[in-house]
Amino acid sequence: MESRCENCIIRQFNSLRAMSKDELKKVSDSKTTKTIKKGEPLFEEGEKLNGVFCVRDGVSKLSKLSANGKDQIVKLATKGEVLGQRSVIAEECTNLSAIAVNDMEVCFIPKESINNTLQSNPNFTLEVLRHMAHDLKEADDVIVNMSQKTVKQRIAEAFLYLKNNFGEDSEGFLALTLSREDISNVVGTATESAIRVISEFKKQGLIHTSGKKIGIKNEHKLVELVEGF
Amino acid sequence: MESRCENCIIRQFNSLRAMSKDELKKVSDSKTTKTIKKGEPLFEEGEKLNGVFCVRDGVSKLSKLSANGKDQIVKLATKGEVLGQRSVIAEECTNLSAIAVNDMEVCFIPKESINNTLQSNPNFTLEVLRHMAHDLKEADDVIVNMSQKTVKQRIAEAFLYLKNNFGEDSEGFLALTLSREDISNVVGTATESAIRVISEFKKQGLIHTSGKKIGIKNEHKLVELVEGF
DNA sequence: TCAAAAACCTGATAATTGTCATAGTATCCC
DNA sequence: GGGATACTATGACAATTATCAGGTTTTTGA
Repeated sequence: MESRCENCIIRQFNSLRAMSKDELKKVSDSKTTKTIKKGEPLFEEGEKLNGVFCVRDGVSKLSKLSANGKDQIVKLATKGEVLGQRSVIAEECTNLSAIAVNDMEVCFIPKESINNTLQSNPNFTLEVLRHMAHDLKEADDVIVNMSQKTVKQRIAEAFLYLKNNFGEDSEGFLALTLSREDISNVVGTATESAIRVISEFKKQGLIHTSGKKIGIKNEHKLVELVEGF
Repeated sequence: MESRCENCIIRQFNSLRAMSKDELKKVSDSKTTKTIKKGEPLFEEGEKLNGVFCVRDGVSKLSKLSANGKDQIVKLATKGEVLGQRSVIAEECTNLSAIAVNDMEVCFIPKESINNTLQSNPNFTLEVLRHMAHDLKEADDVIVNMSQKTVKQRIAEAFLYLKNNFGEDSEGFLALTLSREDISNVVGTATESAIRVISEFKKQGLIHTSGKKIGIKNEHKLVELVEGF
């Protein structure tokens, strides 16, 4: 599974594409590939990172523990995304934990390679900056959703998000299967509340389920619900 | 009130400090100074910005209109902060409106000066990146607070935030006075709910008020409340 | 200055959401 | 295979928060 960054297709999706050949070579020489099993952490809140993780396969949830003991999932990161950039750039401990939602394959890139390139290649820095600008915009949207939408609306939105970003399997179920608890941690509600809403959606024919798998049956109605009828 | 960026102290607080003298000269030549009255917008959601705003005096609320017709205030920007960076960098329309909370004085810097420097001065780009990394971290914290804390906790936190970031006046009131509606838009709740909580805090001796002015009486208790006792 | 408008406040009530308890179901691991 | 463990599900109830309706006070502007 080991391979060279220069040839890695994943790179197309993230800021690393702005690196020069020489820079990529250095990154490739210093990187290590890791396999993370479902449920295991890439890193945990408060840790000091000495590099970033480039996701080659699988999905990671980025979450933060709140005072009441519940995790809030802030983002789901998939193939092509780079994790830990923020702490490396700001030279701070991470404010988030990254835990594998399913089995993952990631490349660990030591911060030195990143920092050197940040200081010497303005194109790369600008590319990272653009990505972060995008993330910040998304974060703002999440803030608004969290505070202004009902649990029902947030769950409906979460399902649409999962469909748009991770797609569906051959049987029409959402390709990324989250536990009910993870779903409740994404939308910021009690697990029981999330389960209740899911049951209700099922009764209303908006979704269908099979075990923990969830399939969208009436996307239009879900969209309407999110918009507020 | 017109002055040269090279001599502007405000600059010390934002990314502009990473600019070279030549770059600053160009910025200074192209900038215009504007006065914005309380309640007037610097820019509105969906607008295309052709520059950024450097706040010299006053405070602006950055907000987003949600589907239910209520504004959510995402951030309060004060002296030294640069607004509109994100849209200029990502070359997108703004996702937020910026409205003056009190009378403001701002410098408008056309995007060309910014973009040129971004492409040629890695130090500047890196500085902007660091700022944005910081903003993103704060946004994550807000997400967690919004979804996991009660209205009481969020209001208590808002008061502490106002004290720490804007200070108090000579009589012990918070220096930045927000309307009850603005407070409710910061914490994401109904105005009546916010008012009720404020009345309760007053009864409990946590704060005192005079008109719309609010003063913190028992900071310790407020902190405890935020932490969850 | 005075009337209109806006902002503030409170009560009553309804809707939403959380908590606790309990039971069924799936999953894991030896 | 079977028992322990985790996850899903639902009911009953309590707490939180929103909404509506009405007042009062403050601010604004002609």
